[in-house]
Amino acid sequence: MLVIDKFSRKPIYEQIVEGIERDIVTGILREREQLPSIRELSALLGVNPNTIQKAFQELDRNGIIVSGQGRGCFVAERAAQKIKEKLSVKITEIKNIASELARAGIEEEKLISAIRCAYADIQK
Amino acid sequence: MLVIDKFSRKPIYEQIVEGIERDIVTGILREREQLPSIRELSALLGVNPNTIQKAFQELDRNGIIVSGQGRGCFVAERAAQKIKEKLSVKITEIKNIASELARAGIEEEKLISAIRCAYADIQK
DNA sequence: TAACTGTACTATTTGTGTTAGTACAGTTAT
DNA sequence: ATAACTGTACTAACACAAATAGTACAGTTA
Repeated sequence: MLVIDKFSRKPIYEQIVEGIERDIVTGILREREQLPSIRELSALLGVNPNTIQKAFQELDRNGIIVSGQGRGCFVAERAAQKIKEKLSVKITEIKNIASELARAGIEEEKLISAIRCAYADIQK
Repeated sequence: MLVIDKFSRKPIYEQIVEGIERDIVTGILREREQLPSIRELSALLGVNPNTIQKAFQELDRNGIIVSGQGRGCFVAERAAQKIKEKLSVKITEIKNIASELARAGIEEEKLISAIRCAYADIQK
């Protein structure tokens, strides 16, 4: 489940966004399922409610969740697919690091095997 | 040569560190070669001298450069090799992103080809 | 109606990066 | 010895963003 690293360079609200998106993609959270309320999640994670709210706002804005005043927040339909489309930017991220390592003289095969290794770990 | 992006999330001093390390690894800066002075580089990049100093301190602490009061800063011996060793953490970084994408259902081949593409771009 | 939801504010605190300025100490060349 | 350059070590101030704290309001549900 969602874990927050308070010392990461990544802002907490961003970690929450990514954590929830990951839970949706991996099926831990299903479409139409209700999320914990802002206050509830705030207490659970030991984070200020406003920080949770900021994360939920972003998820709502991107159509990943649907939030209704008084009703609660729910995973949107086709949320997983929307997230996957968004993930293509991460591929660019990998490309950038790879370029850096390429310039630094790291062998291409070393990266390839790192990728295969990561996939192998998941597939079990 | 070194270019600074003032709007990056990455701090300027960190960009300088990475930029100099890249120049060392690519051979633009050679071992024992003298770097521009702090004040000189400060004027060149339009950054505060303290910011340059912070970058140089880190490079010095890591044994990438050797700085002597009154003498100047020089690329350390075996600097390129030390940097390469340090770069192995970036491979872990790639692995982490790959795991994330794997869980998200992105095909393994998509990442592999991204890596190959990055290397192809460099090799020209 | 009561108890829950999300929403919308303002104010404050905190941390970090950056800038600014000054002073000091060692090296080098003249 | 002197001048002009080096790096080093401070303190202070500023800017910005993230995070916290607190309050109030509005809609939903049982």
